[in-house]
Amino acid sequence: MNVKSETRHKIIRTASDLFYEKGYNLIGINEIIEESGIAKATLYSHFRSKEELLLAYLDEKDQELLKNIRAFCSSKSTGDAQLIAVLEFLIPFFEQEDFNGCWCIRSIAEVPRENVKVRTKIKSNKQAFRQFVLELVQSNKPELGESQQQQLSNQLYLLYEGALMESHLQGAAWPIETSIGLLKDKLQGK
Amino acid sequence: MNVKSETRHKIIRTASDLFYEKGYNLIGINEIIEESGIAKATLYSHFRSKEELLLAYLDEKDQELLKNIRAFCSSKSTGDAQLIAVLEFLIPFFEQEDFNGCWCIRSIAEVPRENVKVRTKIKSNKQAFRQFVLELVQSNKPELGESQQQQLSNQLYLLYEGALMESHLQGAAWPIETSIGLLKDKLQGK
Amino acid sequence: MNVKSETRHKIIRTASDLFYEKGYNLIGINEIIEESGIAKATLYSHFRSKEELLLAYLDEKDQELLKNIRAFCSSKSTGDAQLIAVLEFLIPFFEQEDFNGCWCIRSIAEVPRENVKVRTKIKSNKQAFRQFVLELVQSNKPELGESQQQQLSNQLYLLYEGALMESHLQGAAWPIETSIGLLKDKLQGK
Amino acid sequence: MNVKSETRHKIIRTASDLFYEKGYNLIGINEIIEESGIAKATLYSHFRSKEELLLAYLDEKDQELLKNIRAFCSSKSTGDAQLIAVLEFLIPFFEQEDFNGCWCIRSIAEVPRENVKVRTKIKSNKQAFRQFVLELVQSNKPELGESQQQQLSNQLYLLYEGALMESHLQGAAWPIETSIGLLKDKLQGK
DNA sequence: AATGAATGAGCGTTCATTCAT
DNA sequence: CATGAATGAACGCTCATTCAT
Repeated sequence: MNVKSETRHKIIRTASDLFYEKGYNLIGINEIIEESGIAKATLYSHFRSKEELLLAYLDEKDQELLKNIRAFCSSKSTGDAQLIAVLEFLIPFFEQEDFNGCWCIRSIAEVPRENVKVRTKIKSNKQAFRQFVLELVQSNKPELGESQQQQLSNQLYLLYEGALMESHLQGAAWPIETSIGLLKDKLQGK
Repeated sequence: MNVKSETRHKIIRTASDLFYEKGYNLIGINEIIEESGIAKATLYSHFRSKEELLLAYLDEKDQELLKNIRAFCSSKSTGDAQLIAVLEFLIPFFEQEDFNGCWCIRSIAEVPRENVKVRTKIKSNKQAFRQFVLELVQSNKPELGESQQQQLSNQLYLLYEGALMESHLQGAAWPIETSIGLLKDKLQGK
Repeated sequence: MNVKSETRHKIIRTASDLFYEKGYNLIGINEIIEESGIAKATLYSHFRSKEELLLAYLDEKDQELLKNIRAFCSSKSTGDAQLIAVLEFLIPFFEQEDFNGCWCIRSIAEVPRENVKVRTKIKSNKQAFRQFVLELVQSNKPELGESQQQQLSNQLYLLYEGALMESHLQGAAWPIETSIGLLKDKLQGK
Repeated sequence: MNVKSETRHKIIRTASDLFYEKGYNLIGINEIIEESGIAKATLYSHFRSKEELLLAYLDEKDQELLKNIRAFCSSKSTGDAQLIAVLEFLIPFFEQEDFNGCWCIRSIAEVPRENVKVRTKIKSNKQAFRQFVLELVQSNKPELGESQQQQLSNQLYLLYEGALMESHLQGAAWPIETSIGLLKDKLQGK
């Protein structure tokens, strides 16, 4: 990795941590450069604007998440266990010291409606996640019809999102457990 | 209602509309006073700070919501229908022209973690809503034990929150339908 | 004059002096507020942008100029003397300690071509000056036909502008004398 | 021409075009290197500072102008025609697509008074032009005394400068025609 | 009770220039 | 001889809040 990429990535990492911890609008460029130990103009030679940093942050976070949840689910035995794993994944996720909810949900509350770039980015991130869930359903529920797979996938996605958000809001793990309970009922009941 | 209260409420209404539409940090005091047609110092004679306005906005919104959803559920026949109504309520809610998701979720992303006042307010709002759901379950599912009532109530609350957030994020009603589907399965399956 | 207008005018005066002495792009907002002894936000409550200050400066300068040159020419006996006075006016003007050429010419070099507002302002200022010269010619040369008045007016304007600019560029009064000489030849030769 | 000079001249050409079109302060070093296709440090190995580029630009422009106007005037028959040619030269000059007035006048508005180097350069450019005009007068008006030659030369210079500036400011050719008219009157009237 | 002019701290961004390679 | 990543200082501008009236 060359010098430029290293600096660039250091900036993204710093910005990610700060944005995720404090929120996009509450973190100024000055805090980012101070934490990164770089000059302001250096930051702006790597990113055209603060908004571009936000996009990079959303990318970084989502790629890491997808990688981790894929690994987590793969480690479970195939079948219902892999579907339940999607929600179980949230338990260690929630327990991380720096857990602060969903970056997409939090970011979308911080940018104006007109900001198409950011909102498109967030939607495509969520779309990628839904695609992952759908494929997981297809792999583990091959016996279901396409429409039923789609429906189950949507339900699983919804339970994931609700559990993620509420565990953050309540500062407690019970929403994750509740989601898991609902899913298990669903899977066994049919 | 005296003059003071009238002015005060006009400010709250204006601020509520603007905060909900654009977001707390993206609306400045100037926009609020301009829209309200009052002087800056008048605003500060009614509210000590912008934060106090935020608290009033969260209060206003939640009181209205609780009133509406209570009325909506009461209009349904007792039993499962009233529980399902909690989620069905979201359909006209989502279809409102100015629908912009959950004010609590959006606001919590905009204030720093240290802001105890706002975060406490939001939690107590959500707590009140959970209490409403719990009481609705208790009324309509008297045959269940307390623990089962609590559990069902949590599930219903979770489905409500997930559907609300996701219908906003996706800009579509399907998450509401999916939630309703999940609930119906649950109610019938047992 | 109320408080607001006083502050406003103090800002314009300060900005005018600084812009005229150093140039628009070389003077920062910070220098203007420091010299004015006001806060930055105060300036921005009176002027939306630095560009608006530039427009006010161009206005201020031109109004003063027109007032002064009108008074100067009126003080001369009617006839050729009033026309020659247009150029003679430049002598004390040039000798002013803070003389720094034509603010319009200098400003137009400092704003991008796309800046329609400023360029329109400058053109309309110059147009007003040409109108003044034309009316002076009409008053003092009523025997000439309209077309000849127009032509003479253009020539006088051109000599004025050339003398003003070159006396500044050369740092000497000879261009003014040369212009006066040319005009006198012209007036006597016919 | 060796490699170094080639690069150097490419930079000057690019900078000249950009400075003349947009203005010295409105063009950044980055635009120059991007347009030139060279690296930033390469530019700084050829020119100590942006100011040195400005000096080279003023040089380049003036040398080209003197060469062109000399050729233009030489092409006319000797006598008054060559003097009038000085002003007639402005017509095709004005009509050039990239015409943007006098680089000296525009540049002097962009550098601080203290900048002796640039101001000296501009004055010496203008002095060289005045010398050219004087020699043209001496060649074509040998019958005049030295003082009268000097005076006529100054008048011609003034008309040239006024016409150049005003044709730019007004975006019209009439100031050139007016100048020519004044000059012809002058030459014929005596 | 209500005003609106004034504030200080901070914002995101750009600049000409330098230095290690 | 040429590079491009990095810099510190300054830019124009906005914010929530206060104070004299």
